[in-house]
Amino acid sequence: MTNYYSRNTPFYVSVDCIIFGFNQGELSLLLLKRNFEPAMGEWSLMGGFVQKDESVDDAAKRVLAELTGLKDVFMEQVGSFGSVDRDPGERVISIAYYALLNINEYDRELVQQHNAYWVNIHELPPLIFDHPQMIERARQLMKEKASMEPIGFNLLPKLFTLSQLQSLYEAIYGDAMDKRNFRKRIAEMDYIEKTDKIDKTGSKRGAALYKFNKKAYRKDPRFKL
Amino acid sequence: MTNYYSRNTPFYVSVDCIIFGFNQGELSLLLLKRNFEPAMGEWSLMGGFVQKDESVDDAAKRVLAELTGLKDVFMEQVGSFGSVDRDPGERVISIAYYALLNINEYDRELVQQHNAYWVNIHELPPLIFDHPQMIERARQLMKEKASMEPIGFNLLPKLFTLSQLQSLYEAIYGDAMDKRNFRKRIAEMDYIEKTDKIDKTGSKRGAALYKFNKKAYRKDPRFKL
DNA sequence: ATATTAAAGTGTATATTATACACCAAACAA
DNA sequence: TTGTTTGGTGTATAATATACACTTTAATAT
Repeated sequence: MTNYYSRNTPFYVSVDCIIFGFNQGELSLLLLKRNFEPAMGEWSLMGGFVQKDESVDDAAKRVLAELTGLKDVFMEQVGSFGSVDRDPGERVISIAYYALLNINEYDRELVQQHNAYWVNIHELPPLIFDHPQMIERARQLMKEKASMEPIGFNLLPKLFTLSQLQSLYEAIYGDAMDKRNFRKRIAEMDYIEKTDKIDKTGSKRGAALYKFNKKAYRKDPRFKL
Repeated sequence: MTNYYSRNTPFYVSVDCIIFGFNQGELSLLLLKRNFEPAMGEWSLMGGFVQKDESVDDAAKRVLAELTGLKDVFMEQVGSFGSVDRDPGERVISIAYYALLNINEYDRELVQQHNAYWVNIHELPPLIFDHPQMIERARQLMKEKASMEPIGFNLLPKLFTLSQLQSLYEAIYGDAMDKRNFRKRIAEMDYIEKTDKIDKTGSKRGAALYKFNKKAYRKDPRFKL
């Protein structure tokens, strides 16, 4: 009966992370300019192999933390990528995850050590293996999810202006929204709360800062942003 | 550099299929009452191990065909399940797929050999491992997908009545729809075509048979069924 | 032949939601 | 004080979603 398993071939299993950040109205991905073999010098996603004693989800968290120093980051599985020749070095089945993080809060030193850079999502370099397809699926999935649940806030600082929020969603969806209609919808979401703080950096006049109240949010059947 | 791979642990990788069927207003799953070890006698999804020379997607197709004899079935990946102890026998990482098929068109002999049965989705028996979670995710995903793209037709015969179509979508969403509103929406979808054939089995009066014209369908931005 | 039955088929009015659209306010810089 | 830049606000119209009930048809039973 141990034969039930052992007559099959085992595979290396890796995880790859599509790490989204948002800055100045643009989405970016944190990518490695690989300073190690294989494919040294080429661009790739941050990845790593699943280890014996960890779940695949934990492997993804670990790999993200190795690069950014961050734990408790919003992550979601994109799916498995299992073509026979996707990695020319060896047969490796990879499971992609996307992560959303606030671009101001990662460990810069670790990122530097890994030779990683934030790259504007519209100016991606050629990437190794099937990483472009992983990114494509992650973007699609993130977009769908963001329209149904308030995950976008993971990309923003705790306090943000409505202009920042709008430009985030414009970046996610890839098209412009009407300011008044946008703010009307926000006003109906009582878990997006106005604070008495003012942001003076983005404009002369200053803009009210808002926060997302996670506790007040409970699976709004009509989120729609 | 081969060391880059070989210092890691390889894993058995399997695929599991959540096979949906539709009959008499009810969704069912094709489940195995296992006539083989491990977990002989218990209920499970149909699964199998990924082989050396096949992609993960191909493994899922193969496993589905082993049970049903069917190729070219609508299948979509649900995701990876990678907890350390999900399979108590060995560490196995499994990738779940769901399939939609017309319940009249599978190979009954193969199904019998595997000791598989169609089980009403509301009367599922206890299942091994994390198969219940796989099913839960598959149902959720199928529901979302079905509302955005016309995948439901895979569960119906080529010709179907509007009552059948409505009861299918009621089964998918788990609640009742208004007949006139439903038919109004269908009338707007010009890729759902009325034929001149009549179904006499479902009612005394007889109901017009419709067909789905795949070619006429092109990513309707507002599918919404 | 007539009545009964069961599912098929059909339209309108109302409510909700989405969209289009333009100006004034505040603060700073020149 | 004038110009410049971003913040902030409301209303009218269109589109979409929902609620709702009776007639038609043909087979079956009387």
